[in-house]
Parts: sequence; structure tokens; C-alpha cells
Amino acid sequence: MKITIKDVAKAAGVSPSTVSRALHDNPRISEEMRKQIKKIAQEMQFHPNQMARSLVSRRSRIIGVVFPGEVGESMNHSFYPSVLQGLGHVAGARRYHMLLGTGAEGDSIAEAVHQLSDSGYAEGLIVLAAEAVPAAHTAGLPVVTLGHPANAENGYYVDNDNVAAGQAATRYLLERGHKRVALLGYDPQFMVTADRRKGYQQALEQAGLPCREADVVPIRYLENTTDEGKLRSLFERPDRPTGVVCMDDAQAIALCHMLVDMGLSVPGDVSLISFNDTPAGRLNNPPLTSINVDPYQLGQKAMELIIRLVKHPETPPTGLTIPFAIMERDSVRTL
Amino acid sequence: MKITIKDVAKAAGVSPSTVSRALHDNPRISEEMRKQIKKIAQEMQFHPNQMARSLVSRRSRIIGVVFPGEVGESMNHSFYPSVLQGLGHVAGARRYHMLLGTGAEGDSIAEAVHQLSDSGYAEGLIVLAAEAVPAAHTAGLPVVTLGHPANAENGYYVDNDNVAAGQAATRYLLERGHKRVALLGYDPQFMVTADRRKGYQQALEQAGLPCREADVVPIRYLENTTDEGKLRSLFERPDRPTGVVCMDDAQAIALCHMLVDMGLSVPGDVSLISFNDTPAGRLNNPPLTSINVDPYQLGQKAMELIIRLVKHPETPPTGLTIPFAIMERDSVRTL
DNA sequence: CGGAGATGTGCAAACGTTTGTGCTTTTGAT
DNA sequence: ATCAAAAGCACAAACGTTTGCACATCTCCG
Repeated sequence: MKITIKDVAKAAGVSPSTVSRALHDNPRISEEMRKQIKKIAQEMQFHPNQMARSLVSRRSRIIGVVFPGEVGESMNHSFYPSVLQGLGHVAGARRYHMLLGTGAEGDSIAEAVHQLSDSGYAEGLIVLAAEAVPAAHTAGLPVVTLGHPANAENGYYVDNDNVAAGQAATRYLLERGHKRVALLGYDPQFMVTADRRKGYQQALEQAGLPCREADVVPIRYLENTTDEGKLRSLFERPDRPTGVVCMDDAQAIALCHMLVDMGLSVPGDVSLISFNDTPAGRLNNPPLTSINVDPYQLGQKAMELIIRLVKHPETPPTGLTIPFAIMERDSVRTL
Repeated sequence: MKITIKDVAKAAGVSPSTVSRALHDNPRISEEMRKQIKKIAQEMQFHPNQMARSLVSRRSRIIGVVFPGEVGESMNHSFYPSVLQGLGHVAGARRYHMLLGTGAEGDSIAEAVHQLSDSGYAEGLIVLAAEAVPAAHTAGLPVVTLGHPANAENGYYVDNDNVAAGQAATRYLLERGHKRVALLGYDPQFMVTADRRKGYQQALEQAGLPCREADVVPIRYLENTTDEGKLRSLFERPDRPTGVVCMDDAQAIALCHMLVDMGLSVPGDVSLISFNDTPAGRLNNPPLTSINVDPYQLGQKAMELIIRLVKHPETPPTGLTIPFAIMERDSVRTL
């Protein structure tokens, strides 16, 4: 039998309302009464029933979190786990909880969003993919997006400056004497890669170099064995790219294997710079020079923003940008 | 303004109780009335308030999930993301939700557990580490452990048969002619590695081979640069191990690099078999022969078990064991 | 000494559901 | 036609809190 506020009230010889106020540090309760009550509550191991509390206060201290696509899959990127850690730490510190948006197997992200918002538990939503924002907005809850939503002006989001990062990565190679650099892993479906591509092009233009269509290679060239030939042929030509910026460490690693297989050396013949600075990238031979996008901080900021938002719904639309850093390792050679 | 059951009742010209029963398919409501009410509720976009519902029904459809140590860190293992996926899929299918146990930065796992159970939201707990079980039990909630808890007899858990897996891995090498095989990554702190070691020894004994203390190398030999020397020296001796079973793909990859660095080839000079069958292991050169422990299924079973448990608390203690599979690839040579 | 203002506490309503009980109407058997 | 049982529904209490309001006591000033 759970003990209630009434039990505490009885034990303390006061009314439930007094107990409630004392526990909330309401100034209308005298100092000593408050201490007294708190002590008794402690001894009785009283834990207020959240359901009842939330029912009347209309606050749950719960933030819904929805992951893109198949949760586990995206998690493997090692990007989301860090985000999750960031989210968790500030949630924990502010005594908030995270409710995971899950769907049954094969459910779309929109379904996960609905399951979450229909549940009625969450006060706000954090959506880890700009793609799901439309679904999220119909929920009638405050939403913070991780990543640049389509109409950024009237939304809340935290993101890396992906175009700046794409530009920086490209420039990093150009500054080291590379005249032809390719871009690997472009996928128009995802804003992230689209933005990085934009930065890539800007860097090229600023250096007065042409941006050849053939040099930006779509993600499927890596995943799809029938298309792999096209990728290989790119590096078989005498005027092959001497540098590649890859959208992710995993892609860089795969490319690395392919190049070695072709008899080319990294960074001897071709230099690689990639994104996400993963453990796997650090373990690669050679260790990858990679752009650290600080997913942990991304998570922290997102949680801070959503908490501010549920407390003050009138907060004006806010977009936060997290700085990135180039982790210099051994996959780039200066020509 | 949220719409309530009363609004629906008014619109349908019946009492709230009738609406409630109709929505719950209570047989005391006539077929046509039920349809009628459901249609109206649909049109009005009525979503019952979970707080109120949970308050009286004393069910929240929320399962607390707590991860070991620093969430993000453990996630990188790529093991937990898959577990999470499994958990999520069955939770979603049964219309349950997962509440994440988070603590502030630096909080222990026990604190995370308490934060979760004190919240009063969760009906049951899934603990992804046998280590946290004691803390979890004081919570007064049903608990399912992922991994073998210390006193397995009176607990609920799902786990791999780690000793069998350790035995199988070792035997796999022995059957291929290896006479001296080492065990890498032993850490007495963790039951998993302890169990696998047990299996390793059994396999050795059954083959009539000695189990040398020097051949089971602790995890820190890999992580700690000062101890790495000891690891190297093991492979510098003429009677070096020709096979190694590693506790995790990541360790195998690191070892692989070290061996190559020493001028030894994998699997030419030394064969490697490891656990967890990760993407990184598949990408390694050579692709790792690894034991797949099916974390996805682990997650599924755990969620199924906890849901059964919260519905029928009198369920007798249950221990589930998930089968494993050896994924044969190219890191083992037959002598 | 009377009353105004503080100060501390209790009462009861409200939050939005679920559910036991009892009331009315219909049905079918006699 | 009469009555019992069944069917369909409404009433109201309950779940455990929070909070506006009223009430009681105490202090202090004129």
C-alpha cells in the first residue's frame, strides 16, 4: 500500500494542504513546520504520486524524444548515442525525464511522433531529424529539432553549421595543395549532406576551382556493389582526385579499404577528411582526420532549449549553432 | 483547450461513463452505441488524458529503462543501440512507452535507477546491467535484468549463455588446429567476461590443453599504453598464441592493428575470433569472424518479459537464454 | 482596548478518468 | 397480462494531488 500525502498529514497532525505547501517551500508555511514536515515525509519514505500531481499541475516533467528511422540503425552512427548522452545529462540535472518515441517494427517516424504526443505524457518534443518536423507540429506541443528544419525562421532548433563545416573541410584540403577534391556520400534526401555540399562548392569557388559534377559522388556508390564500379573508375583516371571529403567516418573507412585494394595509399596517393570523428575513425589505419561536430553539446543545448520552451511557451523562435572542430590526424597529406 | 470525455459525452448525448465504457469495448454497451461514440470521439480528436487515466487505473504503460554507466559511452558498443531497438519495437507494438533513466553528469547508475522509480511513472524496470540490480530492487517495482544477475534464482533476466559462447569461440579455434589460444579483454568486474572466461577454460580442459594464466590478458593491457608492452611481449615469444578470442570486435580491431604493426599477419600468423559482430568488425581488414549475440532479440525478450511481469506480478522467476551464432569470416585460419 | 494587518493553517473544489451500484426499459416465458 | 431476467445506461465516488479562499490567531499601533 503506497503512502499518500494524507498519511503524512495525519502523522504530522496537519492538513494535506499544509504538507503539500511545506514540501513545495511555500513561504506561507512557517520555517519550523516545514522542516518538521519534511523530516516526517522523509522518514515515511513519502514519494508524491506523479500522476495525481501532473493531473492537476498539468506538468509532467517529461520530454519526448524521437529518433530518426530505425532507432538502432541510426544509433550505430555513434552520433546519436552522444546526443542522447547530452540530452540525458541535462535532463537529469533539471529533474526531467525522457520518453522514447518508439513505433512497432516498420513504423515510420511520423507514427512514432504521434504515439508519443497522443500518449499525453510529454510536455515537449525533441526530434532528432529535421525530416520529422511536419508530423511533430501537428502534435500541438513545443518542438525542438536537432538539425536544420526546412522553414528555420519560425522554428526552434539546434544544429551544426553544416555549410561552414563543409566549407572548412574542403578548404583544409585545398590549403594543403590539393587541386581536385571529391565529395563522397551526398544524399539529397538529407539536409545535412545537402548543406555540406553547399559549403564544398563555396570553398571550391572561392579558390577559383571548377566544381565538377562527377566529383560529387552519391552515397549509393558506396553501398551498392553495382555502382561501386563508378566509384573505382573515378580513381583510376590519371587526373584522379587527390583529396576526398567524406560525409562520415564509416564511409571514409570503406573508401580507404577500396583504395588500398586498388593499390593506392592513404594518405600517400589520396587524402581523406571526414565527419563525425568516431572511435572507429580513430582506430583506422591511418587514423582519420575528421570533423568533430560535438553531438554531446548538441544534445545538451537541445534539452536546455526545450525545457526553456515548455516553461515559457512565448519564447521567440530560436536557432542555435554549435561550433565544430577539425581533429587533425594522419589521413591528409600536404602536397 | 483540451477536449475531455465530458465533451464527447455531451456531443453524443450520453454520460461520460458510457463513453468510457464504449471506448473500452465494454460488453455492457450496445454495438451501435459503441460505434456511434467511437466515431464522434474520432471526429472530435479526443485523446484521453493519460494522467487521469493512470491515476485511477494505476497503470501507466511506461517501462523504465536504465543504461549502465555513462549512457553514450556504452552505446558506442553498438550493442546497446540494438538492444534499444529490440526494446522499442515490442514496446511500440504493445503500446507501451519507455522512460529513460538518466542522471546528471557523473551520477551513478544507482542514482539513475532511483530517479526513475521515484518518479512514479514507471510500472516496471529494465536494467541493462546486472551490476545495478540491487539498487533496482529497493524500488519496489518489477525488474528485468539484461545479463545474469548475481542471484539468478529469484530474479527475472534475459541473457546470452556467455559461458557456452566462450566455450564455442574457443573450441572453434581449437578445432582448426590451434594449440595455444589466448583470451583478451577479461575484466573481473563484469559478469559477461567472467562467464566467457569460464567457457574458455572448459574448452581448453576438454581438449586436454593447459590453461595458462599468462594467456588470459586483462582489458587494461589494451587500453593502457604502459601495459601494452606486456601484450606485445606475449606475441614476441616463439611459442606465441596462434589464436585469440577477444571479448569485443573493437578489441580485436585494436589488436589487429598492433599485430600488423609488429609485422605479424592476421590471420596468417595469428587468428582472431571476437564477440558482438559489429559493423566495424565487418569493415575490418580482414573482416572479423565474430560471435553474434543478437542484442536485438535480447531487447525484444526483455521487453516481453517485463510486460508480462507488470501484468502478472505473480509470474515465477524466469531466466531466458538467447542463442548465439558464429559468423564465419576471414580472421581465422585453419592450421 | 479595539481593530488593522500579518501570519499560519484548514476546507473544499478541481484536474479527467474509471467503475460499482442502481435505475429504467426491453425482452421473453408463463 | 404479469413478472423475472437481461440489457442499456446514468450517478457518484474514488484516485492523490494542488490551490483559491476563508478562517483563526497573534502582533502592534493608536
